[in-house]
Amino acid sequence: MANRSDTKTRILDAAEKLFAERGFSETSLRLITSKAEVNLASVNYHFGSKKELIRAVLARYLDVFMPAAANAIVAVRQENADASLDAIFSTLVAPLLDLNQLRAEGTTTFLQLLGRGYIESQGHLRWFITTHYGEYLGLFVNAVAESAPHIPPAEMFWRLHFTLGTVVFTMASADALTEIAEADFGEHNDIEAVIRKVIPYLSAGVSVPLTKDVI
Amino acid sequence: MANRSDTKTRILDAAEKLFAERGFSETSLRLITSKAEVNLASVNYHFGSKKELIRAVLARYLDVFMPAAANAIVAVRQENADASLDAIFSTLVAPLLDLNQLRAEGTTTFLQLLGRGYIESQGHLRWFITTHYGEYLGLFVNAVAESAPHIPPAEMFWRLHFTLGTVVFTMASADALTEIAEADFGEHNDIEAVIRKVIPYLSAGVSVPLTKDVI
DNA sequence: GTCTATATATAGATAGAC
DNA sequence: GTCTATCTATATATAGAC
Repeated sequence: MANRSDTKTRILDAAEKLFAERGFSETSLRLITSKAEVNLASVNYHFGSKKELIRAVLARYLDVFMPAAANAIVAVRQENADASLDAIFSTLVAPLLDLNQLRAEGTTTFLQLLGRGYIESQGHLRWFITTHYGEYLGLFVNAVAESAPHIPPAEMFWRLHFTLGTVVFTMASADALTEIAEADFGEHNDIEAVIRKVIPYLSAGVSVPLTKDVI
Repeated sequence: MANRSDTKTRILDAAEKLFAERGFSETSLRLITSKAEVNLASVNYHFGSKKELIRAVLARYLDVFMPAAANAIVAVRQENADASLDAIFSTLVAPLLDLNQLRAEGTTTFLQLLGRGYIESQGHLRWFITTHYGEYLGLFVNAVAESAPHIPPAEMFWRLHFTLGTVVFTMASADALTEIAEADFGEHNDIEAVIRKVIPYLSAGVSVPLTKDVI
């Protein structure tokens, strides 16, 4: 079978596409295996359960993205110890776009999966991400915190979650939003354009002075 | 049956609580009817289907909130034609908190439902909201646009959706986030505190100058 | 309007032959 | 490793007695 990848990969490829488009709980194993043209029982043979398939799909991206993002952040801060918030966020653009070389539509798929993962799961994906990739997340949080030293930690906690929400929701709805923008404003946006639009929004929100500081 | 509201209301009350906590597709009619202590078949008798029950739950809040929010915005703009973005967003706080008088935990429940509605549904709730409450939404969009006249319409479209994402995600996760903030920072936040934290973040993001305008 | 009983569909998971 | 067949659970929805 020359032109046919192995069953495990076929399942992962079909699953990630469907999960990104429709969400996890709206995607049945039957739908995945029929798109992948493999037998239904092979999912449980290769992955054990649907939950573990979901984690495997996410891990395939996170294992590539997280180290790349961490390296990029370390590099930019070595060059410039006072890198701006905008610079920190912008550092993530290249690692994100590199995912397109991993797989077609890799960037969009990854961000949508991440969005779905944080929104949908009743905790098991949040837990999976924070325990398996916690050091990378910590590195990122530190970089942001030090770029906005006037924001106290508790406030920063909230603002980073606001940021997570913005990104996650935008990416989960990215397809719909680009379609509307095209229809209503004649704008043509790919995923990079959307990412570049959201960065100034995020930086401004994260670094805005506390209300009580404003006179 | 003195101390027992009618079946329809009992279903709505149980459903809104469960939908807000767990999401729509993770909440079965069986769970709703058992919490409401009514018969399973009564849902279909009173509402026809689960989809229509979901819409009824949302409508009960939107019919109260939307006119109140619209009035508040009209009022603040009559007082001050150049109301700031922060003032526009802050105008919504009172109508939101008034929902607590409608029902216990009304504000939280409403915002979480709204979040779930935009995130989960494959379009039917977005459609329901925009067609039934479109004029109110338009009024709000206009008020924001005129408070940030330096932002062109296409960009404003994106930023308002970023804002929607921030709010919706934050509110859907509000319970988890307040718990973490309590454990990690000893902070005690009710829903009003969270709303007041998010407003400066949103205003800053929506009104930040376009990158190309910055020299 | 409310109930029991059930129709119907679809899900995840597994046993056992090949 | 891959298949067919099936188990088991759970879902929405409805028919029909009361």
